Amino acid sequence: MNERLLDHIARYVTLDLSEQELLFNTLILKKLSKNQYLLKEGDICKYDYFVIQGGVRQYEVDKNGKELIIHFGFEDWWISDKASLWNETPSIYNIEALEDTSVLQIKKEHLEKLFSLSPKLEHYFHLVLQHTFAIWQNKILFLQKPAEERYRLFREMYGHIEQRISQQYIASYLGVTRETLSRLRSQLFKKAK
Amino acid sequence: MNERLLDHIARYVTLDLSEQELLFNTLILKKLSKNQYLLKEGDICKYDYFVIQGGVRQYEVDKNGKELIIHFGFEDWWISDKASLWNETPSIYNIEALEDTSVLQIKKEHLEKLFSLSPKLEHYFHLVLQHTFAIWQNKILFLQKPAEERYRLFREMYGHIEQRISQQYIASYLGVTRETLSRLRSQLFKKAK
DNA sequence: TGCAAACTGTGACATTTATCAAAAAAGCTT
DNA sequence: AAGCTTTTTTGATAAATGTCACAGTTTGCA
Repeated sequence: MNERLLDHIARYVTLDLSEQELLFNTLILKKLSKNQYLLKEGDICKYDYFVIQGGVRQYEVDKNGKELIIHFGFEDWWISDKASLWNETPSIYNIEALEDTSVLQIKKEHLEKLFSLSPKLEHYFHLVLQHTFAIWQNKILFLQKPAEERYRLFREMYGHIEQRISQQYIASYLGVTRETLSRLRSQLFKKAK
Repeated sequence: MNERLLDHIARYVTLDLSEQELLFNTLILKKLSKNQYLLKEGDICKYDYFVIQGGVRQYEVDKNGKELIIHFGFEDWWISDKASLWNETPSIYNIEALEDTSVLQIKKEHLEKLFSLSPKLEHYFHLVLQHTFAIWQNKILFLQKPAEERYRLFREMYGHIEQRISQQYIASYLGVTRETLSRLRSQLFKKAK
């Protein structure tokens, strides 16, 4: 069950057994069924979550009631509202399961304690954040491209999970309406023939 | 001259004198005049830069030759192409001085060595990255809002440096043309009266 | 298996933003 | 201060995307 996280860590650092124990003593397995929430708008995000199985979406509801998805989290992703977690401020985001999902959760305070006890563990989380940051840096560029290109790029990066996400959510992630995405798709598939 | 960085570090961690030395032995002061480059597209980014004075812009040139600014860096910001720096891949970005600018540069290898020697220094860089990440997370949301709101939000966050940046660059950062920004401004100021 | 609910596709039209061209304003340099 | 360069503004028009309404499709559940 924790294999998945151990494998992920092993990509970045090599932990002693004592460090593995330290970490796994603080982790709690949490199971969500589809449409359950990990985080609701207004709450302070207290945990960082590692997705073992399943997937979630992170979205804001804007003042017109429209949902804006800023991120998906599937297997092997750490997910949380980093701003809320680190600054202990109420979150503007919701994190909701797209399917039945299992995550490992770790409390912020435990995380900080781990960092002070094990530089290697902090190094792991630092490296993961670097990696995530590089991806988000790209996403900022991505959002400035025309809609068709955004969809193409999305498929390049996330083609393997595209079928697990409904189109309306993909549209929201791309920053277009579902109607626009639907039209983009029919154009694209017409061309492809 | 290094006061600025020491103050910045002191906001996050308390370094020993030996750690201060360790760090400052690896830093090099670099002066740029307006329009000089810190990084050019195609190069591998080898340094992380801390802006002591002045400001820079980080932008991509897209396949139509249009410049897309993804970020500004002014005093007290660490700037670099994180993706290129960490993965050692050619950068797609240019980083150019907006005015005469002084930065402290640190080589990637030195940074890594510092991390292995001083967990506290790694903790500082980790915290700075967390802080930056939280801001970029917001920017993803920001780019999905209508142009007028983007400009308002920009002024809320960066009002204090707005006058140091030409409008065409602000427009590019907002993801609109300069003509559109010009029209947004005239509307906004008309209303304000 | 069948029916309701949720999701997706399509058409007509509205709105936002881009593009192109040119004038006006601001900034630099001598 | 005059003249050159760069930036900003303005107008006319085009392109991209959104909105609303509704029909077709899929999905899940009783």
